[in-house]
Amino acid sequence: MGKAEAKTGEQNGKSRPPARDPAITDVAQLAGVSHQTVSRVLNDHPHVRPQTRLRVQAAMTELGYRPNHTARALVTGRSQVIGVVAQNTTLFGPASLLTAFEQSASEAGFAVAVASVRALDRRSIAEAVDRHLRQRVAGVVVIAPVASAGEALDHMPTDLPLVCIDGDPQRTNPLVTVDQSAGASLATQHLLDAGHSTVWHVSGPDDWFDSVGRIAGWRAALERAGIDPPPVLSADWSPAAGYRVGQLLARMPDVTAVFAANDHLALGILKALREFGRLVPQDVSIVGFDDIPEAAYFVPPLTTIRPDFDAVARAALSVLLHQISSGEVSGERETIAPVLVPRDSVAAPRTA
Amino acid sequence: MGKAEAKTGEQNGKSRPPARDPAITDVAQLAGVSHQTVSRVLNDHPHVRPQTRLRVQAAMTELGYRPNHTARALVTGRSQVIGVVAQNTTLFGPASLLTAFEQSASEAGFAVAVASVRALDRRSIAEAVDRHLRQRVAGVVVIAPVASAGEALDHMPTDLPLVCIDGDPQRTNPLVTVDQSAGASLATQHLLDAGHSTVWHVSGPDDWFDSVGRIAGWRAALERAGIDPPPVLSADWSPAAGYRVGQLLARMPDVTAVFAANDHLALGILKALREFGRLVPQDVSIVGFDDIPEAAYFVPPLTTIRPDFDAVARAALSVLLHQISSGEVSGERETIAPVLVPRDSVAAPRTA
DNA sequence: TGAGAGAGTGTTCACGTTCACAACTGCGCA
DNA sequence: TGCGCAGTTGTGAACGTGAACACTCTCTCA
Repeated sequence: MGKAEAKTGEQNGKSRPPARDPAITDVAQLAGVSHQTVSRVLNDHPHVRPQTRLRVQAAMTELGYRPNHTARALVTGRSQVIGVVAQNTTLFGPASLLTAFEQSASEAGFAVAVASVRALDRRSIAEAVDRHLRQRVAGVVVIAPVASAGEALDHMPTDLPLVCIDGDPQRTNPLVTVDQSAGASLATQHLLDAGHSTVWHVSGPDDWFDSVGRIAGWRAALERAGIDPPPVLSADWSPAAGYRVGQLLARMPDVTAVFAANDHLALGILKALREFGRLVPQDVSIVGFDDIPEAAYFVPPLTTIRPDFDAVARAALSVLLHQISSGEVSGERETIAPVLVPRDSVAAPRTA
Repeated sequence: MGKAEAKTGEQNGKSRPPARDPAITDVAQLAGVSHQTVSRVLNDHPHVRPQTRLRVQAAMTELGYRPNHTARALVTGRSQVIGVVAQNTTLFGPASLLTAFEQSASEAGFAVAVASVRALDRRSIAEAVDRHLRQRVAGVVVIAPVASAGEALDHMPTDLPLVCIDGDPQRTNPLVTVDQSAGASLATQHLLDAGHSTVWHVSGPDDWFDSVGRIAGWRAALERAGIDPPPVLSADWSPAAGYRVGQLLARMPDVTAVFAANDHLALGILKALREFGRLVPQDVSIVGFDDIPEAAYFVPPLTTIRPDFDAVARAALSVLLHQISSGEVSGERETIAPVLVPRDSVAAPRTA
């Protein structure tokens, strides 16, 4: 402990009043080597004698040395930080994504900086990315589920490693996304398989790609079965919106099967149906999307589609790391297939 | 656009092969001033002629200059980044906290780096803080709801600005927390006011301060009413645990009022009660804690306690910023009072 | 014996910024 | 006229690290 102090001042009268964090040079001095040798030990370079390495490591622990990533980033030009831009990380999906991404990133030796934006308009996104760029992040992940967010990406530096999650499938940016369409087809087909003659869909906001993809998958499944899709009921992602739409659905006696674009909507729909005396699944079957932790405890437990957020996060990181290390910004894209989780909200219609 | 290119190479033959980000010196050269003057413009120093300032600003936009916070951090010693250490940001509470904190921080000009840890043991926390320290963050927020996390803080550098959220009330660290005890009292009193002769409590994990605080508040409310508290039923925070405990509660006919330590537990309990044919609120009244977005759509809509996560986040930031600017690590602490949200899960007992 | 290779180490510079200080300007006043 | 002061600008160093390069050994092989 006190040895560090003792060492100070042996060189000259240059006192060191504000106790600085120990730097590589302090370690070097204590170990009796040059700072470059310490640097080599830090970066696991070969060509350092084991004995020297040990002496340096001992000096590091004695001083409580902590590498200064700031300085390293300055000289190498790139930091070991990945910037994430996201909107509402309060929801289960984005929150899971963020956590999973952070886990993977930290295992790969990267720190994660978050910039949440209030709205996903072009300006907000651009500003958030700019904040990251000032910190000289090594790459950026944009969780960009709406079209306006995509536009912002047109004006990004072209050499910036970048991945979108849930972004515009039409764009050329590297993209990792849950296969919305496949999930929706799975849900719809599951209801058809139960014997329903058609399936209604309550969708999320129109400008979300998630919504668009789920609508497409639902429609495709119906058309494959030769069924003319009923009109889409659009809503936002909230239980309240589901409740409102549910009040409509409950009044239509020929509605026996509903695919809700997420579990929150399904929750609201369930409430509306219950209040109208329509039983689930006896009168109406429902499938949701997301598999939030509460879904198994809904009344009845909700059959739903479970996206693998972990896999999405891992894929996004791997695409990004590849860009960072190779230096070339590819147009790679990856799609993660979700899975059906059957529970108790689906049954055969009364009059099959 | 092209002007920047044209400018290049006028000095000497030193070609600039890898197109660097423009630096302060490039701006200076273009504006015909010294780099120091550009720095002054950046930092809003007085004593710059308005005309000069304009010329510099014009040069900045022309080059698309972006300040390098990395370099700035190196020379000033501290970055404009705040590190957050958290465990499971998938849950509604922590996720809300994190988002709210990020919003406030970015308004104050700070970026936020997240390090999530798998477990809240001493080692994991210390390691996460260390990662932040390597990035030379200006301060650290630890969301440390369990005792083992607190211990890690004993070995932190003493001059590090630090705030705990939901940490150990016994410790001297600066702490911002929801008033767990007051919330629990509110819930318990609400049930007593409805006419119940006692209130049972399903608690969270024993090592969480949240659990401890809520137990204390519940117990205090009962004792104020001269009631001997029934045994605590402990669980974790999941609906599954609530369901398990609910199966016990459902079998006890004299249980008419339950305060669940969070909404997820309440959800599981509701399911168990329903399966045993005990009606809520007619047979059993329930109050939860957290007010998750789903709570209003439970069956029945859940009466619960709403903590103000925004206020917690703002308070934590303000405590931290105060430490950062003043340079002294204070023992400040702040407690945010939660609020009761009455819905339909509470009624008078059948035999009042 | 000498050349060459390669391990092990040190020296110097650069990264982009801020800070301390010096220097220049123009003005008011004696 | 000269002095001092305040406003405005520039110069040089420093922050902690990694890269490029140079140097000293030791060993191998012709």
